[in-house]
Amino acid sequence: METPLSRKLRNYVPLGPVERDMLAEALEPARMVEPRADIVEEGEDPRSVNVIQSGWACRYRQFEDGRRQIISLLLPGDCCDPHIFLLDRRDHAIGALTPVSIARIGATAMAELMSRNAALDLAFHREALAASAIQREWTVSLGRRSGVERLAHLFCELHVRLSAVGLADGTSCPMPLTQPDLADALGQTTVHINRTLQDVRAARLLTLKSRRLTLLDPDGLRRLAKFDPSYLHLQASRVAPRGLEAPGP
Amino acid sequence: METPLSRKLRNYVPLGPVERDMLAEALEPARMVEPRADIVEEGEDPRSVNVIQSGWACRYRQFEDGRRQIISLLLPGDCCDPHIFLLDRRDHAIGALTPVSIARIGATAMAELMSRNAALDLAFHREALAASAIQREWTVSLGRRSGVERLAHLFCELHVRLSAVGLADGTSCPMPLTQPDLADALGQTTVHINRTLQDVRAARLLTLKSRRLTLLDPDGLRRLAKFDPSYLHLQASRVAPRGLEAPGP
DNA sequence: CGAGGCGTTGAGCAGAATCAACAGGAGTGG
DNA sequence: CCACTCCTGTTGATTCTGCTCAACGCCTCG
Repeated sequence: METPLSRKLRNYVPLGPVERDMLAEALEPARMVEPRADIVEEGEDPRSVNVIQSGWACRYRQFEDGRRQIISLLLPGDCCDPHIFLLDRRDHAIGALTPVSIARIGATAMAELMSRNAALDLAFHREALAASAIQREWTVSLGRRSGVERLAHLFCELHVRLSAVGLADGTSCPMPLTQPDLADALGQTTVHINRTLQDVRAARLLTLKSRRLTLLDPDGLRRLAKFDPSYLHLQASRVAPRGLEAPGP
Repeated sequence: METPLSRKLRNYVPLGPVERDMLAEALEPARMVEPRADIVEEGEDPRSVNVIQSGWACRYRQFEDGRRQIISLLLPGDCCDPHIFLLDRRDHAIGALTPVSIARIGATAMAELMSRNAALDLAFHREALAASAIQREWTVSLGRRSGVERLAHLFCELHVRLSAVGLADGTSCPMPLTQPDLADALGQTTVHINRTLQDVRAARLLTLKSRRLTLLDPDGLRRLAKFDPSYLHLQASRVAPRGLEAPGP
């Protein structure tokens, strides 16, 4: 059975029906989480893995004074390891941004998957590498990219990541993030995000309405963002670094 | 034999002389790297690991227009995996900030270490978890901490990390970073770093001279930075969250 | 002795925050 | 069904944090 997870892992390693079935069997039935609710609960086995089947979530950190920073965005096919609880205190939380459907791979099932199938083992390792590459890229964005560049870069990243799980077509994808969400992800205020959005819209680079993002000028947007998809380690971006995705059927 | 690496890993898992010796044997003889030179070379086996024996290095990303962002700082005992080369293009480089002594653990030695000794396996896994926790914390700093807070937080982090490898005493530690380095790590300009430094000095929180940092008011600094050492997952910070380090002998 | 990197200072500017207000839409309860 | 509330998106005015440009002293090192 094809799930967002297997779909994504196939970008790192070719997976046959055998591997896909092993994955599907390991996944426990999904549960739903409401927007704004936290996903990972204290006391979970830290070696198990939560996989997003649908919906968007985020790792975030909230200060007492109200400031919030979104540390990373979790899309369908992404894993949120509850490693957070490996030791004493959790340093961040994972929350749903939209209604989210979560499936779990238990600790033992996960261990068996990795030990019994080399391809899956490799795929999960590359997945983890890609996740840290994304985190590093966020560091670069927050540190050295300007407001417009940051916004443009995030949209480029999300479009490619969604493409990798079949949730985007050539130039558009869902964009459930509100402006407050974008602000907390990009380290700015909603007011400023709003104005930056108006700028990129005025530059005819993209449209964003009814929770859908359309790239009007993908190359222009990438140039502006200094976006180089190779850090995502996806097959698609290696095969065709220019025209990112083949047009949908 | 005790190395910065074994010293650090002991913070995650108790290691006996057996494990320490296994580690020491796996380490190939060290090589020196000059400041400003890059450490990891193209073509290295991505599964091997470079361990810093002495000196400071950093992951960084440089744009064509000159902007540089330091993505993370690597201290003695830290591992810099050349995973960077797992796929096509490298997304960042690793460079020496001071003279650096590097030892390598070959790919096969590393694999044997992990498979033959459960404690070491666990220790390396926790090390990796701690590294990503640090990366997340940098995301939070760059996104939502003000100039002073960022600077204060970085100093707190570095002091604790250096303590974990025995390179700091109760209130002071080496600080080879120049103001341009600090600027590139914290996403600001050297001019502004300079002024922020003057502020924290004026507030009698710390002194910084001849490449040495002294925390005059550690608690005040931590409060200012909203620094909670638990994310570093170090034993010391769990045992004594208040008075971070026991005074040296 | 010259060169280059580092640290420091000043003046002026700009990107982003803050404060405030309001319109539109979705959901809720009377 | 309507009034109400809350959240999102938008705009304006003002403030401030941090950047740019520029200059200079200092130190190290060749």
